[in-house]
Amino acid sequence: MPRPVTIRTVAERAGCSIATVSRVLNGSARASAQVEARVRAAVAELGFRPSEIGRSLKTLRARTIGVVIPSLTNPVFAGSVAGIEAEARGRGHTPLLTATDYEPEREREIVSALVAQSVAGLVLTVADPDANATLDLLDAEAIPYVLVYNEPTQAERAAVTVDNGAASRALTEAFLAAGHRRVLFIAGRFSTSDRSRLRHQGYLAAMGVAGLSPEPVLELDYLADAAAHRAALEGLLAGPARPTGIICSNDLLALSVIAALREMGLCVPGDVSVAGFDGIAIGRLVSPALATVDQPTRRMGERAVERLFALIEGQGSRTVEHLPFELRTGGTLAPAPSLSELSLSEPEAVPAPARGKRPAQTASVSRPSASRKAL
Amino acid sequence: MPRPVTIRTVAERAGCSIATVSRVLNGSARASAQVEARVRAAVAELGFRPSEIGRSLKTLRARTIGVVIPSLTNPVFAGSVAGIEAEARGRGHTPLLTATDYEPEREREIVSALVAQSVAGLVLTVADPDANATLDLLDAEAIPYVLVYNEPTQAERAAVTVDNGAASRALTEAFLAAGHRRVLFIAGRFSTSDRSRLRHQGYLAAMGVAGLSPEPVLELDYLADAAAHRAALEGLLAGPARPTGIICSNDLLALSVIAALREMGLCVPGDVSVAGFDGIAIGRLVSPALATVDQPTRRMGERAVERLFALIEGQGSRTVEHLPFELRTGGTLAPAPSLSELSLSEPEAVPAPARGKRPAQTASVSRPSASRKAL
DNA sequence: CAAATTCGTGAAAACGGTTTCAGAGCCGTC
DNA sequence: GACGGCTCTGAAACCGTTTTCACGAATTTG
Repeated sequence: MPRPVTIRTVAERAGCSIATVSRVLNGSARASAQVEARVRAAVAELGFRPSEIGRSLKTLRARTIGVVIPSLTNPVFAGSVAGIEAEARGRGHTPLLTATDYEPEREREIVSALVAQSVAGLVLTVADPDANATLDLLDAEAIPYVLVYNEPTQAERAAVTVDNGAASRALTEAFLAAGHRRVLFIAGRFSTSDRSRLRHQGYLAAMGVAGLSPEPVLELDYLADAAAHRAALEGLLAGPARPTGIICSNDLLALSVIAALREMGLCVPGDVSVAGFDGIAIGRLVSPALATVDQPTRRMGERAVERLFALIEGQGSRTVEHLPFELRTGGTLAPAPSLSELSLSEPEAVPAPARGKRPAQTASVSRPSASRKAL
Repeated sequence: MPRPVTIRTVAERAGCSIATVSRVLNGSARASAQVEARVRAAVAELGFRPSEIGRSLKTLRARTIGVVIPSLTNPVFAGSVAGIEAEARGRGHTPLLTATDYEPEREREIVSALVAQSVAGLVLTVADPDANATLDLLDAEAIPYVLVYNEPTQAERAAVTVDNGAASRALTEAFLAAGHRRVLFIAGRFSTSDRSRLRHQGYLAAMGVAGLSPEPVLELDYLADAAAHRAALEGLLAGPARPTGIICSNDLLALSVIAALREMGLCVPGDVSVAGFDGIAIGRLVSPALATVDQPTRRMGERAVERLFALIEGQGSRTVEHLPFELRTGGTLAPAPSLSELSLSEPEAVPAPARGKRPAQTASVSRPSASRKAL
C-alpha cells in the first residue's frame, strides 16, 4: 500500500515548501517560472489531487451545497435537481442530495446533517415555507439558502417559483372558457405542500369571480396507486350532476386520475376534462397530451443556485422570484360536453384568458429563456 | 458574530478535555456518569454539532458516497438514485450527486472531483463498463465502487443490473408469440449505453432462434423530440412491408415513438405494437399501458449501496448481480394484425389482451385545440 | 497488604491543506 | 555604497476532530 500523495509529497519531489505548492496550485501568489514548472511536473507525475477536506477545514466551508427535496420520484423535482446539479458543478461545487419523503420531521434532521457537512448553502423544497423550524435554524446559523417551488407569503425568504395562485386561476378560467361549470379540484396533501394550497386558492378565486360555487376539495396522496384514486373518485363521479372538469394539483396525480377515470369507463376528455400542474415532460407524450401548467423546472433549479451564490457572496436578496409559467390547454382539456336535453347547440366559445405569461408576473424575471427541453 | 461552537467550547463548558467530549459523543470509551451528563448538557445548551470536516480529516474518508449517473431526467435513473439516497442515509452517509449528461469524457473529471472529496465509495452508471479509464482510476486508487444498470462482461467489477440479454430475448419472444414477424428494434445511442447494446443483442438472438431476419437497427437519441423521431420513422413505416412491432431500448424512447406513430395516423397497438424497456412508473398510467420490461429500479439503487458498504468493509465481491425483471405485456403490445387487415385501409379494433380497453386513442389525438400553445 | 489491573481522564500529536509572517535576495535610487 | 522597496520563498500557525499515550486513582488479585 503506497503512502497517499499529499501536498508534502509534492513539495518534497519539487524541492520546495508546501506553501509554494499551494500557491502554485491556487494561483494565490506568483512563483518563479522555474519553481512553478517543477511543481507542476511533480503534481503530474504523482497524480496529486488536493484533498477538499483539508481545504475545507481551513475555510470552514466545503464546496458543496445541500439539496433537500420531498422525493426524486416526481419528475418535477428531478428536473429542478438536474438544474441545480449542472449550475453547481459549473461553479465547482457538488450537490449533497437528500429526500424528505414528505415527512416534515425529517427535514430537520436532514438539514442538521447537511449543516454538519459545512455546506456552502442549501437549496430546498419544504412542506411549509412560512412556519418552519428548519428554516429558522438556518437563519439562526446564518447559512444562506434558497427555496424552490415554495412560495413563502410571510417570512422574508429567498425563493424561486411560479405564481401558483395566478397559474391556478388561469387554468381554472380555461376550464370555464371551455364551458365547464362543475369543476372539481383534486389536491395533493395540503400538509406537505404549500403549492397544493396555493393552487387550490387560485381555483377558489377563479370560481368565485365567475360566480360559481366550487366543489368540495378532494385531498389525495399522489403516490398512492390508481386503484385508491378510483375508489375515492367513484362516489363523486356518479349521478347526473357529476363534474365535467377536474383540476389536479400536480401532473402525476392527473395521470393517475385519468387512468382511474378510464377504468371507470369514462372518456377523457370526451366525458371529463382533466388538467394537471407542473408540466412534466411525459405529459407531452401521452395522448391526448396532458393539459397542464408548464413550469421551467430545470431553469428554476439553475436560478436557485445562481441566487444562492449571490447570497453566499453577500449580494443576494431574500425575496420571492416568480418565473413565467405557460398554460398548456387542449389535449385532455376539451370543451364541456353539451347537455343534449337542454340545448342542442355547443356552448359558445368564450374568449379564453390570455395564455402564457400573466400580467401578474413580476418583472424581475431574469431571462425569458426558452429553456432546453428537459426530455 | 458569535464564535462558532466547536468541541473546545463544549469542553470548556463541561469542564473537561476535548478528548472526553469526543469519547462521550462517539461512545468510543466510557466516561463517568457525572462527566457524561455534564458533556451532554453542554452539547444541548450550545447546540453543538460536530463538524464532519474535522472528523473526515482525521479519518481521511468523508461519510459521503459519490453518485454518477447519465441524467436525472430519465425516471429510471431518478428511481435508482432514490434508492441510493435512502439506503445511504440509513447508514449515516449522504450522496454527492453528479450527472454526466451522456458525455463519457465528463465521467473522468466528475469522478476525479468526487475522489478529491474523499468519498467513502461510489455508485455509478457509465457509458462503457468494460473499457473505461475512469473505473481503472478507481481501481488504481483502491476506492470501492458498484455499477448500476451496467453489465460488465470482461472486467471484474461489482454491478447490480438485470440480465438485459435475457430480458430482451423474452420481450422479443413475446412479440413473436403474438404473431409479429417483422419486429423493428429502436435503440438509444450504443456509444453511451451498454444496456442498449445488450438489449439489441438479445433481440437479435431471439429473432435468430425463430429463424426470422432482424430489421436493421434504428439508433435514436431518446432526448430528441417526437418530431425528430417521426422523421426517422416515416420512411421505415411506409409501404406494405412495414413492421408490425417495435421494441425500444427504453421507455422514454417508446413513449416518444408512440406519440410519433400516432401523429402519423397509426394506431398503437392496432397497427403497430410497441414495447419499451425499464418499467418507469408512468408507463403504467398511460393508456393503453406501456408494454415493457420492469426493473426493480429503486431496489437496484438500494442493493448497490448495500454491496458498496460490503466492499468498504472488505467483505464484498466484485461480481455482476442480476436482479429479477418482469415482463409487462398487453397494453401497447397486442396480437399482430392479420395480413388481410393490413391490406385494408381501416383495420378493426384488435381485441386487446388482458383488461380490454379501447386501444384506439388516436381519434382524440389530433383535436384541433391540441395545437394551441402560447409562446 | 503489596502488587497488578482496570478505569477515567488530559495533553498532545496527528490528518492535509491555506495563510500569515518574516526573511533572503535582488533591483534601482540617491 | 547604503537603503528602501520589490519579489520569491519557507517556517509555522491554524482549522476541528480522533486517537494515542501517559498518568493517577480506584479496584481487584495474590
